[in-house]
Amino acid sequence: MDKKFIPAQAEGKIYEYWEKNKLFEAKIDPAKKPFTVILPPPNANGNLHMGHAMFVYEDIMIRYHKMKGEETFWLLGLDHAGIETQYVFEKQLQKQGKSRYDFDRETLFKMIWEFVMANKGNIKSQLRRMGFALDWSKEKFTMDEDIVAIVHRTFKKMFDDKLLYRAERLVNYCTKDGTSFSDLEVESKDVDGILYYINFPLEEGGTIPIATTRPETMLGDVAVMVNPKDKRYKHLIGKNVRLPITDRVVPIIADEYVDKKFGTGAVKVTPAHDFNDFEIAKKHKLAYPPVIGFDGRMQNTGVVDGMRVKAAREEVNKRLRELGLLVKETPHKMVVKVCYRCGTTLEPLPLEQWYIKIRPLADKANQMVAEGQIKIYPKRFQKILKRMLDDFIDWNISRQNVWGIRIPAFYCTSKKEWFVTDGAKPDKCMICDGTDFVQDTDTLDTWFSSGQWPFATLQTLGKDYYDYFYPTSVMETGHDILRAWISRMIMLGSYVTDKVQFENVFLHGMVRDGKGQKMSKSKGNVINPIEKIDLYGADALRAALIFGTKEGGDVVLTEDKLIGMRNFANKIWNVGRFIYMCEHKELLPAEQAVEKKDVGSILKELVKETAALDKKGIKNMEAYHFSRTLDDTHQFLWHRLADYYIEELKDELRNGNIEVLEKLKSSYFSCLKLLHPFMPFVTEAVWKVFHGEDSSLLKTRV
RNA sequence: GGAUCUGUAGCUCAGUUGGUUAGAGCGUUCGGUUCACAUCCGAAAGGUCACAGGUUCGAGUCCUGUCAGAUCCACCA
Repeated sequence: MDKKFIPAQAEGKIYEYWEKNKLFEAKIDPAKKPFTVILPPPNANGNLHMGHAMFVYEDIMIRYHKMKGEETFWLLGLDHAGIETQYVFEKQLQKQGKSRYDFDRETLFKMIWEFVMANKGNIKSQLRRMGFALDWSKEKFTMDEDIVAIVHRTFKKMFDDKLLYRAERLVNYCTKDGTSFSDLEVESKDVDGILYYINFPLEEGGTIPIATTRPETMLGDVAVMVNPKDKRYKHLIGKNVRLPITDRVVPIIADEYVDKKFGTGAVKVTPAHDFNDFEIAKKHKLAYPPVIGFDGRMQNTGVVDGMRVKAAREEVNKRLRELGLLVKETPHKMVVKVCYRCGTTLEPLPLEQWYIKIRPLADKANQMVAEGQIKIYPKRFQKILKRMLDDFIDWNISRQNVWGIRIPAFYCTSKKEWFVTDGAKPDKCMICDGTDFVQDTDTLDTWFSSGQWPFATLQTLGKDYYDYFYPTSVMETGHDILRAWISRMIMLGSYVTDKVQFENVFLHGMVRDGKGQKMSKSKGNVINPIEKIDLYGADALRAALIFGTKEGGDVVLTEDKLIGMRNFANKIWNVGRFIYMCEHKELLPAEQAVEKKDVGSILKELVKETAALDKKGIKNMEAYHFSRTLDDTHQFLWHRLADYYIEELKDELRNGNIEVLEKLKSSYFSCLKLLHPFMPFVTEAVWKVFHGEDSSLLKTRV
C-alpha cells in the first residue's frame, strides 16, 4: 500500500468500476424494498456549483440504503431551465451581434436545443467527479418528448377540471427578458428613490398636491384618490382634476386605502402600472389604459411615446417644472421588484395569462402534510411549508419564452374562445370546426413541468417502474426552493396521481464562505467544487459539506475544513495500511514488552465501543442525522481506534497476536461501512486492498 | 409589519427524550525525526453556554421576557 491516499489516482478508477459493474443501476426486484430518490435536475448546459455538491446528502442516503439491501434508484435528470438557458443563449447571440428577434420561433428553439445538447456532457462528468451513485442508464431530460406529453396531459386535465382560467391582470414583466414571472420569481431590492410632490390643477381652479415616485405614469392616470376621512380634501371628492401636460380630466375619488399621513395624503391612480392601483380601479370600475409597452417604452401618451421609462420621467419632470407644478423632491427609500434572473426592474403590466386556481390544490397539499403522508425534515420546515401553502395565490403559468414547453391551448378567432388539446395541433377547431384558430405562443413556467418531475419520469420508464418505485422515498433539495418547487410538487402530484410524489422531504442548508456570507457570483466568493476535488479529493469535499453541521442548517465551507477532511481521508487510509502491514508481517516484532497490559479487557472495551458506535450510527442515519454519524465515526476512528486502541495494542500486533488483529480489523471495517456513504472513494479503495479488486462496499451490508 | 431560526472556546460549529468533570475541527503554546500516517503523535492553555427571571432534586437543553443577528414573506403612492 502507498504511504498516502492519492485521490486523483484512485477516484477515476473506482468510479469506473462502480459504473461498469452496474452497481448504480436500478432493477425491479419484488423481493426487495425499493428506495427511490429523484435528483433535482441540474441545468443541462450549466456547471456544477456548491448547491449541486450538496446533493451529496442524496448520495449518502442512496449508498446507505443500498448497503441495507434495498433496491435503490437515484434517477438522473437534466433540466432545460427555460429562462435561465434562454438568457445564456441570448448573451451568446449578443456577442455575435444578433438577438432573438432575428430568428423565427422554430429556428430559435432549434438553435437552443442544439446548444443544450452540445453542452450537457459537462454537467454529467462533473456529477461523476462527486462520486454520485446515479443510475446513468435511465437519464431523463425535462424536454423529452414523453415528458412533454405528460405535462400537456396535465394541462388539459386542469383545463377540463376548470382549474385553469385566463385572466388579464398585472404581471411582473421583465422588459429585458421579454417575459412575465409568477409572484414567486421576483426579488425585492432596496433603492434610493425620489418622492416628487406635484400640484395637480383642479378643474374649478386651485390645485391638489400629490406625491409620487413615478411621475411619468401620470400620463396613464385615471383618477386622484384621497381618504374619505381626510378633512383637507373631503370637499374635493367628486370634483375633477385637469392633469398637467395632457390636460386630461380625471375625477377625485375616495378610498380608505389611502394613508393620510403618507406624502400629501392624495394619490394619483395608475391602474395599468401599479398593483394596488389596479385593484382600486377594479373596485371603482375605472379603465386601465397602459402607457408603458412590453418593450419598456412609453406608448399612447401623445407626449413621450417611444421613450424609455427613465427618459420619459425626466421629460415629464422638465415639463412640470416649466409649468411650476413640480414643487418638491425629497429622497425616498423604496423597494422595487427586480427580475431574479437579470436584475432589471420589473414593470407591472396588464397581460392576459393562464392561471391555476390554487386553493383546491394547496388545501389538499396542506391536508396531506398535516396527516403525515409526507414528512418533512428538519421538522421546522413543516410549519414554514404550511404557511406558504396557506398564502398561495393563483399561479400565473404563462411565460413569453421560446425555450420551454409550449402551452397546448388554441384560440378560436371566430368564437373568441380557448380550447386545449393533449399537445397535438388539431386539424380543425374543436369549438366551431373551423380553421380560424391559433396556438398560444407562450410556454409553461418551468415549475409547472418540474412540479410533475417525479411521477413523470417514472411513468415514462414504464408502468412496472412506476408501480415499483413510486411514490419515491425522499425528495432532497435546498430549503430555498421549498415554496417554488416542493410545494408545487405536492400539489401537482396529488392532483395527477392521487398519491404523494415522495414520502419524505429532506432539506439542506445553504453553503456559506468563511465570513458566513452566501456564495454568489457578484460577491466573488463562489467556490468551484471541481477545483476543490482536484486539490483535496471528492471525499474531502463531501465530508467538509457534512461534518460538524446540523441538518438543514447552513454550511460554512473553508479551506481549513477541506484540508482537515483530506487529512481524515488519509487517516482512514493509514489505519488500513497499518492493519494490512501487521497482517502481512511487514513490521518488525516489538523489541520488548515495557509494561504488562491487560489485553483481554482492552479488546473487550474495543468490541463494546465499536458495537455502540455502530448502533448509534445506524440510528442517526435513520433519523436523518447524517452528520452525527460522520462526526461520531470520525471521532472514534481517529481518536479511539487509532490513537488509543492501536497504540495500546501495537506491540501485540507486531508480535503477531491474531486475536488482536482480528478484533481491530473488525472494528475498522465497521468504521469503513459507516463512512462509505460519506467518503466512498477512500473507503472503497482500502476495502479493495483487503477484499480484492472485485469487491465493493456497495455489495456489503451494514 | 408577520413568520421562522440562531446566540456555546480566538474562529467555524456539534451537543439526541433535561442527568456526572460542556465537545470537535481549525488556530495558539510546549514537547516529540526508528519503520501506519509530519496530511502525524503527546501535552497544555482557553467557555459565568447572549442577558434576566421561572419550572425541576437537577437546565447549554424546557417555559416567559429582554437584547443582538440571520433568513423568508408582505409592504405606502
